[in-house]
Amino acid sequence: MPRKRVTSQDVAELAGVSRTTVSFVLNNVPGVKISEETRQRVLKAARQLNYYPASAARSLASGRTNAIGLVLCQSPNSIFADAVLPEVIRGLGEVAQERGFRILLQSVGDVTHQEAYIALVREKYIDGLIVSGPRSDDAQLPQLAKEGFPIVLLGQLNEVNFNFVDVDNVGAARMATEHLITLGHQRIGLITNAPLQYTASRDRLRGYRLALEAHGLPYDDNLVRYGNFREESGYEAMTQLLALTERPTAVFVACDLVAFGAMEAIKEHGLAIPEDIAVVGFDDVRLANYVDPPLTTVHLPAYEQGRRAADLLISLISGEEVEETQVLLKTKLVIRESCGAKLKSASS
Amino acid sequence: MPRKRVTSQDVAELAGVSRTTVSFVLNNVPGVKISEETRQRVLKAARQLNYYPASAARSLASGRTNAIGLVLCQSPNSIFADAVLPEVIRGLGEVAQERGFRILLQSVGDVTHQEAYIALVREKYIDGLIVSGPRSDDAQLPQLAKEGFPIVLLGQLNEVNFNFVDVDNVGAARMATEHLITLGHQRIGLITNAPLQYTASRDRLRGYRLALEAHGLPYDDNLVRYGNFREESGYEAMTQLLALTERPTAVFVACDLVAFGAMEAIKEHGLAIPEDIAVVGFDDVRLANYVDPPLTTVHLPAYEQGRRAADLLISLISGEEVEETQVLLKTKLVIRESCGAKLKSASS
DNA sequence: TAATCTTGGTAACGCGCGTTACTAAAGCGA
DNA sequence: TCGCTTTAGTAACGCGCGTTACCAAGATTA
Repeated sequence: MPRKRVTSQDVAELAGVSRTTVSFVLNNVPGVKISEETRQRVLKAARQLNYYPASAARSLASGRTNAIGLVLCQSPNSIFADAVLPEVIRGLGEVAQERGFRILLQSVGDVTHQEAYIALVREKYIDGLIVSGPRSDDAQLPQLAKEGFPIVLLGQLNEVNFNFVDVDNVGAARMATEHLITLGHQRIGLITNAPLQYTASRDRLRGYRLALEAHGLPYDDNLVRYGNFREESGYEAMTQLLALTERPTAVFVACDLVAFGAMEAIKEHGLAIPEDIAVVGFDDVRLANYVDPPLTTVHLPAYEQGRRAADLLISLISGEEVEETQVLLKTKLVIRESCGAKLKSASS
Repeated sequence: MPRKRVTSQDVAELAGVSRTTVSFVLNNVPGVKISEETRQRVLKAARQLNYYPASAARSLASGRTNAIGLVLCQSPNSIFADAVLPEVIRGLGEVAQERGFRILLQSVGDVTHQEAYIALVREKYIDGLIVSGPRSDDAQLPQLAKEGFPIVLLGQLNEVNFNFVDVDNVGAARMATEHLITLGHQRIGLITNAPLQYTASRDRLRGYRLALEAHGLPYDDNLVRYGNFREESGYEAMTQLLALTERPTAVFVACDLVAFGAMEAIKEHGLAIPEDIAVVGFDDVRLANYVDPPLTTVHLPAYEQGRRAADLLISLISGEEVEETQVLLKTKLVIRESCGAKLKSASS
């Protein structure tokens, strides 16, 4: 406990003005006239005393916290989270800093522990919420939204009319599948990233079906299996697909990690990728480039997602007019070797 | 704006007591006598009104924020961060929640942007700091430590006597190298994870040397190259090692991602892993298990690191007596196929 | 019975700031 | 000169809570 905290009162005294004036100057309050001279005097005094306003006092008085909550709902095992999260955070962090906001982190391991992030709101720690991996069985979220609390989802939820910034899963899955079709495949398997409770999973399935339809290919239930985020699920699903009497010549695996499991199964069966079975993944995990063969996959704009989400949320908090409150981000197909495109182009 | 915020005053009125009593009850203030009856009355009233204390008012009055800052200093490209961060956050988050603390996230992309996290402290957003990837050219950190502000590093810094929770890099590198020695290798290359400015890098080099010394093997400067976090650096470093007239029969690459680059170089040279060159990595990135061949590597206890760091910091904040303020966590060698151990045991 | 403790509680101050309502002085036209 | 606007600034309230100092009434002791 060295010396006492420097308060705006101290600054006021040093500058020879009232505390009110200090507040006006430091906050650049519009519509208040302060002579350039005193303004400089105040600024100088503040600098000289190394003054920092106390956040608690500030938010108590103003009713705003200048902080947003980032709630992580994904299960601890989701590789997707691992791959994307740091980038999302980077984007979020940048925008938050630019616009003068703090980020409060709350991981909700157990879904029953939702209480935790609700307290964040009720105790007025934050002005708005960004929810990553929202669950549809979360009853609190719609409630908050109904109260008018600013919320932006990283992902989607069809219950209420939520604001969100999400990846265009349908489009991405369609693009990936069509890529395989273009390469001449007719029997294309699908292994989802997760069970169909997850909207992302549903959407990718839909993209897959749309691609088939668009090209006049039949949809075959037998060719569709459900992954579970983890590699093992991919291994198992692929093993089942390989056991079919008429096995697919290509698979679209809607999650890189699951795809790695699938690739292992294929190799263990003595089949070659992409010669015997072509594989396309989803997520563009950093290491998709380092498996054998390098995985063709859908790249997710995680960094931009973070930026957009923060920007949208802060605009909502600030009461700005926002035109687009539901954002779908375009993805990019990164073509490597597992799909066989390079083979094709070389031989053709 | 529905109804007004519920304050402790409201609770007091409903319970028919004073606000002071409400505060005493809800905070469980020790050494204050409250009859069981009124205590229940207060609790019931609070529940009934769905009362949540306002964090700002609370911290303004108490001088504590019950929040800790998590500062991320790593460069955006560090795969290490990608791999480890989510786990660290999970550990941090759990302990923070258990002990009633919030986590404020601050990514410091640019090192010159240090100002950002300093403000976090000065503006009294947080009671303590956890710094991931601390830089030795950060002048602010020692300053804060000198002022007695509670800080825990995820990593190490030799300047000041910082508290830290880190991985035992020396021991881990030694273990990895000795594993290769045990397998019969005499010429073992080293590719570091990063330039030697990084303490982690220095420590791993030291572990490597200790292992050699302990087994009477000479240290050869030619066998040591410096990685740079990224895969390309591994590719390049390995290419150089392969160009040596007497090339190594094994390499210890002190970072998985760099190791992937190295493996690519080896394969491109038409050499087999581990038959021609054995490889051991570091970090146990999730996908180390999915490259070809699966990479033997050092597993980092990221989750535990997060937990320990949070626990230590909160103890410091709370003024508890802490016995161990500098923690080195033991690592584990995960033996897969790139080191050749399984080959050996099969043939022997 | 008077003096002393204990029990169970309260009044009131202050944390540091934003903000509203007000004012004194200066400028300005008639 | 007087009244009116503009300029530059201030006094004072309240945000919601923790906490200290104090107090009344019953229980206990001398």
